[in-house]
Amino acid sequence: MPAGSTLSHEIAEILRGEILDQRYREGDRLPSERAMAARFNASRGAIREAFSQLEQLGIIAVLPGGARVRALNSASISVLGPLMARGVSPDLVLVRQFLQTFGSLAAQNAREALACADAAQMNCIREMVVDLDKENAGFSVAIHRWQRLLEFLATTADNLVIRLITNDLKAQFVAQMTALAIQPQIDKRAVAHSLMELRESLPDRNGDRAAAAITTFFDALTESVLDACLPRHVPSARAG
Amino acid sequence: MPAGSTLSHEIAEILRGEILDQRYREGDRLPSERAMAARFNASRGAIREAFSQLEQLGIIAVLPGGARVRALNSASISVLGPLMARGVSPDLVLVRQFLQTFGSLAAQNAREALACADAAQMNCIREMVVDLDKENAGFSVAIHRWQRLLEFLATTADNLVIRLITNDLKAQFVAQMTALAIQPQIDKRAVAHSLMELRESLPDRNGDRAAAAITTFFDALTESVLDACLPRHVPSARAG
DNA sequence: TAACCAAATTGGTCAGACCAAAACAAGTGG
DNA sequence: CCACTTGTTTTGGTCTGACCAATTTGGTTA
Repeated sequence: MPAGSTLSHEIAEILRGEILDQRYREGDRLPSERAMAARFNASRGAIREAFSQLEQLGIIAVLPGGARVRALNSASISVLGPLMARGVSPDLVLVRQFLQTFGSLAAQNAREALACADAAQMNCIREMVVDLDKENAGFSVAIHRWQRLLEFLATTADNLVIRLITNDLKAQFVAQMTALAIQPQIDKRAVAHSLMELRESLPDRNGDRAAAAITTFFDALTESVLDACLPRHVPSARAG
Repeated sequence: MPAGSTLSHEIAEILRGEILDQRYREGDRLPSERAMAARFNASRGAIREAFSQLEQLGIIAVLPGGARVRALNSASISVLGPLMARGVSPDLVLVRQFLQTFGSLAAQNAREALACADAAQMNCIREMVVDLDKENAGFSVAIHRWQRLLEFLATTADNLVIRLITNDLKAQFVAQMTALAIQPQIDKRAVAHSLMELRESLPDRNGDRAAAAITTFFDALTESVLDACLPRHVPSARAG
């Protein structure tokens, strides 16, 4: 990942933040490249590279006459991470939307996986589901196994479109979540139920049922993550 | 949209095509910026801007020592359009994945829309569904009304994550589809059925049922589009 | 063979310059 | 007073040539 290592990346990062913070409103023309070069004490080339990145992000349109701020709705997915991290705590609405969307795509993966898996892959899926159902370890262990299952379903479904989308989503989301070191208390009853649904969907390859199970799981996950994101009255660490 | 208007965009477009065509394999180092400048008879600055675009596309990683080709799996959604348009006819597998993914997201929109719509919005949805059910016009008219309904559901759900994803998807997909002037013959029975499901999901705001209806519609749409993409009068595997 | 070091290469940045197109301001005609 | 045209300024797009730091590379040494 290109971190803020180079000057142009740093400048792009700063400008991106200012734009997402509405310091420039939609349709506004932002200062010229030369003015920016003066402001950041950089060369115009560096500014142009930064602008190019922002243009690829879809938050500005640079055209002869000046660079203009575009509507947030027309941006690329990659703004979601920065957008979520704008404030002190992540935007809960966005977190919810994130998880729900991710869940939908995972469900679609499950549907397609069950439709096209060969015998060996079906066996793998069965094993992983059973494995998930067996022990009920802590959140981090459980979520890791879920990730493995979802990853396997994605590999089996082999849907490039979903793959690319979830790449972007993950890149935006997990960075924020890991930065917060969230430890959600997930509803074990709900998870157990979706696991059962999932397991029962396997024998007759009921893709819709598997998808529903995944959706249920993500609903529970969403609630628990949102709950964990809520500000505690306890200042330091959460109890439990 | 930044067309291939500027030199750096044109160069980026050419290189993008070559990379997607596997002219450089994953992990390979591309020719240096200076070599590229010589090849395209352009300045290094123009090449750098082109490289920057490809880097944002996620298909190359440019770092000191050289620019390297990244795995397709780690690319951004925006490669899908070019990827789909590589050959003479669009990659049917990709088209299918595209529509199925789009359908999943639309279904999620429907689920959320029914969960959070106010009375006026529910009325609008009801009207649009009834409207869709009434006359059975040609494909282009029908698809236009569906688009309006889906757009309204998206607006009602107000899920920014899905919005941004579908922005990208649409930008990649419709460009290809309109270029082909496809006129699918959609299965009217299936559509009517999903419309009925959709209508019946409204009174008790059954989001899951509405989502299933949307999924059904997209399944039918997918089949018809794929059928329309197939070379004519070739009695291949699929009949009907 | 393995570790090591120096030269060539590469990306990152800077400076100054030119061009065409767009934006702007001023003047003109209705 | 408004609409239109004109000329100046600004802006982005590109070029040239240069320097630095880091990597790569290839030859040398232990």
